Amino acid sequence: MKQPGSSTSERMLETAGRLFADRAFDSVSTREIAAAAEVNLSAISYHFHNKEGLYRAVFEKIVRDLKPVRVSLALILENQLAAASDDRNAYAETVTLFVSRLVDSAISPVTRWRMRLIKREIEMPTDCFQIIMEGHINVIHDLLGILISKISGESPTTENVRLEAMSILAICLQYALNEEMVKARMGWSDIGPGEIEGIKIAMAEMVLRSLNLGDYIDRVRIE
Amino acid sequence: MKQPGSSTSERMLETAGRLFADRAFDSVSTREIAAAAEVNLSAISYHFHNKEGLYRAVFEKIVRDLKPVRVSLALILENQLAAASDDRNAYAETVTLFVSRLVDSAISPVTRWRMRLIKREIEMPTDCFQIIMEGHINVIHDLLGILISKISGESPTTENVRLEAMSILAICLQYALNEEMVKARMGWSDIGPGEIEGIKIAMAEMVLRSLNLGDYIDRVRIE
DNA sequence: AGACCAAGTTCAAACGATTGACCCAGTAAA
DNA sequence: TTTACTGGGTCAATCGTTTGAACTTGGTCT
Repeated sequence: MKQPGSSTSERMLETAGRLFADRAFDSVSTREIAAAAEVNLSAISYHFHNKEGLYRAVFEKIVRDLKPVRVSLALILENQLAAASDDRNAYAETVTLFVSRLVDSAISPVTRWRMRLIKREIEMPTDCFQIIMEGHINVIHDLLGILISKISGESPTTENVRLEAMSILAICLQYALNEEMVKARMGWSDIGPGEIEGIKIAMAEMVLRSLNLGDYIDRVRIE
Repeated sequence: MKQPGSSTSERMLETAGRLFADRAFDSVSTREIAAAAEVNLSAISYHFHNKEGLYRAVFEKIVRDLKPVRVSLALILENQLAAASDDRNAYAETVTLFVSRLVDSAISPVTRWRMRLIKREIEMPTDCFQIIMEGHINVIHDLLGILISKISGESPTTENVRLEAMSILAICLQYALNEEMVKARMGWSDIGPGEIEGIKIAMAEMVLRSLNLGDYIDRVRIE
């Protein structure tokens, strides 16, 4: 049934996004999108010119939708920089919070299909790769790079810092993106709130140790 | 031109595998596969019954092809267990070797397209998910779990050990699987031998620190 | 040795179904 | 009148699969 508050194009973007997240571009037909969005087939060419145009519009909307995630992560850093400047215990808290927020942002039901779509674009890039890279990924990577450079003392442009940032992101986001494998390996039937809590703690500890902040693990709580 | 030594079905499996690794199942047409493998279109239904049958056969072959990887990683562990049993310096060496071999196994030109195909099946599972899970992934995850449990003292069946094993694999394999993003973030035009060397060192150090073996980093060389 | 045959394999051609795109007349609200 | 659609239809292109004939091969019979 149609969502009453949403316009036709918004409904199309949402529905098409979910379908594209589940299956590949070519596997989703325009007729299926139109039917699922309860929209006429012609609406695609009317609003987005093309199937490709619709696909691109989905990504542009994703970048807009994920702005709260970018802002939220930026604020964590900002607060840290404003507070105790070189306290390693404070760094540990910042890292813990950052990791917790990252896991949440990937695994939350609101953002999950968007993250899967982004992941697909990273693995099999199309024209939309640049959109998502410039609009979202670079921002988050840079933020994490700044945090790491503060802790390690290296410049954020260092090759090492960039590699570590990518690695931390990889382990924080893997649970949302490799859902079926995680469930198979962990023997979980679903990744619910309880499992997410466990993931957060394990990841925060692992990241802290990898940043030489392992001594501060017990002093930090995940709220 | 046709490879002289390879049979029709072997050529089809190799060619189809590469095509499926590049693009989604539905995006690769049977005609394209046949043309690329220099094989008649009907050869697909003759040898594999179906397009799906060909896809499945590709995965069964991948599991067979990757046996050397599994054996190689198992040998590293076996040698460790045979040698000094509780020497943390030896553990650090084992971990370093294990990580180095993991990175190699993912990024080597021989295995790269196979890894990408596996990754796709993990993200968007089909009937072949089980094949690759039981035939390859479970083996490697279990091996890494054993190594971690030796080092940490926890049981290999612990939730924590399994989560750490998944994370270590995620960061070791990300470079091969997110090639375009890595190049974009690192400013590399290609991931060559020099870059791989840097990745190996950074990853080994990171994994060592995350396993509380950070003190042994400088004593370990990557050969 | 030469004729023969059946199984295994490859071939060109065609099948029905589905695809994305396009078109245009009609409608309802602003 | 303009904007935002709906509904129905057509189009060429491409899809996975099937068909039946042709070719290749190895063994058997005369």
